[in-house]
Amino acid sequence: MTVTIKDVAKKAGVSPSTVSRVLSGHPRISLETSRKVKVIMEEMGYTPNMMAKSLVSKTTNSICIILPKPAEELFSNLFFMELIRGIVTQSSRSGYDVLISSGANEKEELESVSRLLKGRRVDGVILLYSRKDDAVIDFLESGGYPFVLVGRSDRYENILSVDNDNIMAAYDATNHLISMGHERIGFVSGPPNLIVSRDRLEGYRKAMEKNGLEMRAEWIVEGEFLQDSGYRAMSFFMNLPNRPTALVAVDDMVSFGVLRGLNELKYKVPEDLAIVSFNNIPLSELSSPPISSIDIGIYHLGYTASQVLIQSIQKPDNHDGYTNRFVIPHRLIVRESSMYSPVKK
Amino acid sequence: MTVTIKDVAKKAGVSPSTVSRVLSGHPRISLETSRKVKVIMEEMGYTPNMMAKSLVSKTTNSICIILPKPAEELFSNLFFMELIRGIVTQSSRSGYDVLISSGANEKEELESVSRLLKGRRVDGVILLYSRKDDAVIDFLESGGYPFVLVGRSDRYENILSVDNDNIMAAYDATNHLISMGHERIGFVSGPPNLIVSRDRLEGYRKAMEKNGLEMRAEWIVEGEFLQDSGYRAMSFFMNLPNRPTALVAVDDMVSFGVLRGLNELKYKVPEDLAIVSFNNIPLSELSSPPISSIDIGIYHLGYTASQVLIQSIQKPDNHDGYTNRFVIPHRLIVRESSMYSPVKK
DNA sequence: CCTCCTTATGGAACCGTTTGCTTTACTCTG
DNA sequence: CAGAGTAAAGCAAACGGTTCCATAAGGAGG
Repeated sequence: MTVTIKDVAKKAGVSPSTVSRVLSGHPRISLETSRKVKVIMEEMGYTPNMMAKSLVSKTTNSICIILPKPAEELFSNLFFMELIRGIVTQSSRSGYDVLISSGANEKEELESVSRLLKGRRVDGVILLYSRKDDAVIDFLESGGYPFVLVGRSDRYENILSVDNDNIMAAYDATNHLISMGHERIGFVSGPPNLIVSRDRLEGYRKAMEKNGLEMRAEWIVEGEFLQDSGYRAMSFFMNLPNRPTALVAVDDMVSFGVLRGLNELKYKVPEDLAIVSFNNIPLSELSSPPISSIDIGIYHLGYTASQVLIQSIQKPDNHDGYTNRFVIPHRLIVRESSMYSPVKK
Repeated sequence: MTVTIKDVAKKAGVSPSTVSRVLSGHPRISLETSRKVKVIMEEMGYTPNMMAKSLVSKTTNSICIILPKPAEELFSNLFFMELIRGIVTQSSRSGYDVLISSGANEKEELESVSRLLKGRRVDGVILLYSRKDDAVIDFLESGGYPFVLVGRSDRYENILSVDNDNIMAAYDATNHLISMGHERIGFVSGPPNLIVSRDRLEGYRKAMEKNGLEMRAEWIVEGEFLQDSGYRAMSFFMNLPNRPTALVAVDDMVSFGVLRGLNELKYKVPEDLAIVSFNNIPLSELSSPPISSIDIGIYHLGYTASQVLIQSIQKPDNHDGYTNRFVIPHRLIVRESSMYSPVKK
């Protein structure tokens, strides 16, 4: 049988309350008793029952990650795994356990979250996406449950969120190309309904504008976060009369598509087309040539999300109402794909 | 305040026990009462408190995944994420929640597992690795806790595990090359202390032997599950006087390295060297040329692990002592990298 | 020397469920 | 019509902790 607090108490010749107090470091316990009890706990191999603890304390010391449903793609998987690592590491340091949940659809997701939170199985939630409207967010907000969003939502202004400054990141990426001497720079964007696509596009625009460079509509192509989009964008760009000498792609996968296409057509990177993209997945440095990429600090994103959430769980009142958006720094990793200055005409 | 079973009972004019029985579908509750109570539960937005439930039932309806510590590599991340998806999906179908845990080192891992299991926070554990000796496994076994291993351990014969038949998989891969007409086939192995490396090597051996093909020691190279190993193996093979016309690589990443090397030296795949590898990561079909690979059904591996574990939790006695190793089928995905029959001399 | 604190501990209620044992009120049977 | 049998629901004791309140012992102050 499992050894309980009562067993320890009996053996130590004290009351259960005393044992409990020893456990929680209560000030009014004599050193002598404390030592004695601790020895006996060790001897008997006592481990506190978390359920009983949770029942009375109304706190579980665990949080929950909501995993989006489909996310079959390569990057999503890498992204989520890295994020999870960050979350789990930090949570574990703060003494929290992490639960993973996902549902086949939004309704299931909502049910699951509701069950976990109302059923007092977790203390808070990390949401790993930024959909535009969201029943789950509504539920969390109206229920007053602690949660943080990884990503950004423009509909909900004052909720806790952890994100990159994608506008700035794209600005930096574009600027890097400009500083290498490029003037005709293309942009391969992602789905326009994603905030990240829009932000990165805006950053590109800003950089071009700031530097007084021409911006042609035909230099901006919309796509997915997939190789194919890159492949298609590439062939479109390369057939343009006055084609770009460089491009910024919203995602490394897109770059791979571009690379593959250019390779087939015997173009050279970065001489014929310089490339910078985002996310810096492990493969970026392994392709030929290695791709310059903006590292968005995924692990750090997760780590911070956990920190923010747990903080908000422990002192819900501490929220100042201002700093609810946490920005994780990005950094540009320059590799071969952009190490070339075009010859000026 | 949260609404409890007592609140519902009071409002419905019945006793808490009756409400509880309605909840669990007890046979001796009249239809009338049952309906009435259900309506009131709905009205009041009642959600059972899992902690209280767990406390009395001594069961948590949740399992825990132990994530290995470093696993910085690309494949590991893809592998784990896919596995987690499988586990989470199946667990959720069985009404179980999934906890993720990891520790910085084996000691921390053990502490964590011990706390979770002895503290009654989870009912069972899925181990995602197959180290040779393992304090965690020892703890789980001696404590009689339900757990399953993803992977194979040869030291522990009678524990539940879910795995591929890597010997057969390698046999199939090799056989495929043989049936295409190859006779000189190389093998790039992984670290020799990993069971998966040894199994795959053995499968290769078996296939060669069975077909009466010559096996030269120089055709077998040891490496890591990394591009670099492939790159090095490639240059070694290609410099051999009577070089292989095909090779089997333990991992797709290795193939990528081989591919990169061959590309640099202007060799053609599959004409100069045909390639088959393992794991069928999403990138395999995107490289040029796409790589033939053995799909090991990672998602399925996770799905089954969860199934087996939950089964073992629910009826621990049902274990027949024979079928404790569950084998997930693999399948060969033939792509361009092996679609070529060498010209016989 | 008695009262009043202070300090260390014990007692008991409670957290929200489940469940074995009763109790109650019928219905059936001989 | 009495006794047995049965269906439906209630009572109360757990489950393993925490914590408020009470208590006992010892020391200080008057």
